[in-house]
Amino acid sequence: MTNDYSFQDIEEKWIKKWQKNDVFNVKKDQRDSYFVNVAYPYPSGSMHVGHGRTYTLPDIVARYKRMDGYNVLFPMAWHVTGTPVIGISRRIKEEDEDTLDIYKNLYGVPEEKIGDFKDPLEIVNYFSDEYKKVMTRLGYSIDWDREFRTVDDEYNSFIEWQYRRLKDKGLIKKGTHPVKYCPNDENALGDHDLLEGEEAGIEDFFLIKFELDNGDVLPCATLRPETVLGVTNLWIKPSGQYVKVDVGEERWIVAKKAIAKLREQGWMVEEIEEIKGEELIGKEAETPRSESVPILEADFVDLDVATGVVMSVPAHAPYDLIALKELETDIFPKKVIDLEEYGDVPAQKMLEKYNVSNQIDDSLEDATEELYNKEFNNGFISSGFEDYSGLDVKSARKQIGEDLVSSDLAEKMYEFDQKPVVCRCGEDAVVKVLEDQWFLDYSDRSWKQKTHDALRDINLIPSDIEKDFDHAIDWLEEWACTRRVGLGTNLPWDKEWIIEPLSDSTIYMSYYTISKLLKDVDGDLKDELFDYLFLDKGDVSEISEKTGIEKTKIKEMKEEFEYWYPYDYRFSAKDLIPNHLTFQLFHHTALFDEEKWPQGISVLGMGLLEGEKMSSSKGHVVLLENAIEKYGSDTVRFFLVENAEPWQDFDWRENDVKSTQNKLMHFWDNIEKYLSFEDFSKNLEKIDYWLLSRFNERVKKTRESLENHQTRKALQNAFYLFRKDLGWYKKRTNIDREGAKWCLNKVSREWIKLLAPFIPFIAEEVWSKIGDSFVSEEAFPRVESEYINRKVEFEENLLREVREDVNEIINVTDSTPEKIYLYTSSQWKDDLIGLIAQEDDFDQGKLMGEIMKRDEFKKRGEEVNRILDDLIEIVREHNEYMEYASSVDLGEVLEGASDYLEKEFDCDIIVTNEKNPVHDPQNKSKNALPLKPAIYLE
RNA sequence: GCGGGGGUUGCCGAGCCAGGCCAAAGGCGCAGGACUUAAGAUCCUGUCCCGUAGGGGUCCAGGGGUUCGAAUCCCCUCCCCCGCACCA
Repeated sequence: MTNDYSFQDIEEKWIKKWQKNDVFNVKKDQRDSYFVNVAYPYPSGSMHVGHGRTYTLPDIVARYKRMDGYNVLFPMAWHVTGTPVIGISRRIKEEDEDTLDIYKNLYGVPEEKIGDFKDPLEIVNYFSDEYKKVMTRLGYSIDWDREFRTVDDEYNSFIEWQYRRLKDKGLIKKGTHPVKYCPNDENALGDHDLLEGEEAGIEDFFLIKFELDNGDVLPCATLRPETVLGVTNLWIKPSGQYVKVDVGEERWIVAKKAIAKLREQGWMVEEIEEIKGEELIGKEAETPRSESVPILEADFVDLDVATGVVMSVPAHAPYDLIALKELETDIFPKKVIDLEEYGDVPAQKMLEKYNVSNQIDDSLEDATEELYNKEFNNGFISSGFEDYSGLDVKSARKQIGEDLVSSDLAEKMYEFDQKPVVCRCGEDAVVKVLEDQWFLDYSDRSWKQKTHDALRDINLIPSDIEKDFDHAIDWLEEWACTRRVGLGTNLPWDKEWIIEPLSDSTIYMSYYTISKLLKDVDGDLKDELFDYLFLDKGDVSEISEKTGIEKTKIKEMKEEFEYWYPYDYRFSAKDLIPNHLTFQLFHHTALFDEEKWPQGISVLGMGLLEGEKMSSSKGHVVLLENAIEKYGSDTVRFFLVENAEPWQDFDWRENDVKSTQNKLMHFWDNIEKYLSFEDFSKNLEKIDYWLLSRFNERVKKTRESLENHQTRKALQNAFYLFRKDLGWYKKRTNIDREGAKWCLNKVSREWIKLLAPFIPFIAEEVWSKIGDSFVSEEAFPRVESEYINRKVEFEENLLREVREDVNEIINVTDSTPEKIYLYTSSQWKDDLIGLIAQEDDFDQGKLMGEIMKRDEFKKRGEEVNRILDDLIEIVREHNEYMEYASSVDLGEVLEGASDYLEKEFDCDIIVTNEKNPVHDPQNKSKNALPLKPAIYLE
């Protein structure tokens, strides 16, 4: 029994055998190639069950395709590029408690090893080893000979080549770019470097210049430049520390705190003198439209946001309106945006709606947000504003902003969209504008078009995501592709910069085709080599000369690339559609010929744990290693892919996993038993043909599902539904028969292969009892159409219905029958249903007319009328089988199953025809219908 | 606001594109039974409501429509999730 088996033992055993026989290490041969790949992991922590699913799905597809005759490549590598691991390493150095807790307690890193993590590469080494161990343990059919890391020299050469070629094509350009920055560390900050404000974004403020009569400039910060049309006054915090500064030719007045920000963003700022906010109150300032407005006091002004100088637009800003009211001025709001049903002072409407009566009311925030959104999306500029009147707010904002900037009446400044943003060192972060930032120019029109074109020919799973891709392609603009810090490849022509992670992971799938051969190459990986391999340019001899690599080696690499590429399917998480998955499309279209563009993309959903989102930082995860330890690899694999379709979110429920394990163990027992039924004669009965037919239907559905990566549906058919079929079969017949044993043996041989991609260890173990080969290399079951027998299936369905009917009667009457009489229908009724079955229109009147043309029915007119409804119902119910209706002899079917029925109901079964029933005290026999016998119990 | 995906029987989730075979697969949970010294596991039966004869009723977010017939097609409304934008 099950207890004799240990899944750990068979896992180790088969992993060794596969390795020894190089089952998954592949190279070009005569077979068709099939290249499956998945986003390479960033190994900075332990794998949880969610990761397990990401790699199990491609493995199942790889295993299926391998068994189906393809030469399948499934490679793996390590994405080490970027900053996360550097941050982790620093935090460990600083003995950050949370970090140490996760690494020691959750991930179980040994105490003595933790010290090594002060070197970021050590973290990567440690966890990539662990990943590899777990992946191997799960039976992934990976070709490990092709493994690499993105910090390897060869890979760096490959990335350098890629970037030089992109630059040649004019797809990389230079510009400025705002980043989070720590003035103390003098470093750009990634999310992992922040104590607070990881989620903070950066937004574009306009600094609109208002002039005092002495020529000093008050740069008012606003996100809504269009509202400058409705300014009634300025706000200054009276207690605030302001400062006069020289900025180029101009003298500005800004919050003291703004000086550092302005400097980081490229302004030359020279401090002249400090002033208090109250000194400015009461003065007049001139708007860019040469109107004069007063400077008033307001405590809500935040000196920490941009310049700390604010303009007031009371008609459209609830804050401004309420502040003016509290000051009891006679300033009247000036409307600039028309918004339906909001009247002359939309802000007033919002104050009323939210019932706001003072400046410190919390709902002011909501009122502001609602009004801003409404105006932005539905508002139009009011009349009386020259060129701008009638514009929708979206366009007006853009237009007015540009106009102000181009006439030097405003400048642009960046600021965080939330505060605080704090560096791990404790210093407040600021926005720094990086000069000389390099961008991938995804806004390039023809590049976008080409990428859209590529998308048209890609198999997308699920197909709905095509729209998301189109959207992403259109939406992407310039992408800042380099960073100052982190691991990775330096930008070849500007070594100060490092190519960031999303930008160095775009065409590496092609690199897998040569990575193994490259390892034995000792030579200079010049661009010409990659040009030749990937772009088919240049001459082998010359390249061999130049690089010092043997010609045969180069040719071999070229052949491998041509053989495997393009890839057939790439798997990746759904949330990477807007960036990585779209980027890799862009880069393929930019660099490769059309015939090398991606063939398929399959996206994966997220993982839940007992219905809740998983989270490593909260400890709400199940580590993959622990799950394997507890349930075994087969169970984990099986559960991960049967729980939901790949693109849907799956839910790891301990209870269900347990139940899955039990089912598999039971399956294991049974199938070994069936496989031991060798050498029995093929002496088959009807029910055996039924089982063979069902099995082949299940094979058909399984194949179809797997082609579409519907692993859940595949397993429903390959496992759960066929199990049900077997259950019926075992109840229906005596399986100690010769024929039954032959049949079970025959089906089991195929069944184990059908499940081999999902549960490779059990499959190999069981298979080894009957064959010398690896089941992983056996042929995946094909549909044997000679065994598909619709008529037998139909007859079996009819029998089930009879059983259900009898059961229902027993339940309703609460009786225990000693005899069950089944009356089949008279010949004329059978003829009648045959006639009805030929019609495709079930209109009663028309049918009746048709029927009454025949004398045999006409003479029974009344009876025909009585049962016509039921007959139509029967025809409808069995629609897909009606072609067999006339050839089925229900009496024979029931007689043939009487052993079963007698056993099932523990009583005698008597089958007769309604024409001369043996015993019919209640005159039930007249209810007999074709395909549905009348029943009498006593 | 834009784009995408959804709301199904206690729960998870099929079905919907190609309307009738749908009271609606499968799993989980629950109930009863078999096995067992017992527990677990396994197996069987049941699991919307009514019903002492295989029947009837109600149902697939809500409302309306098309059709002989709608969970499935069309229109409207409400709600949820994801991405993005916008905004504070």
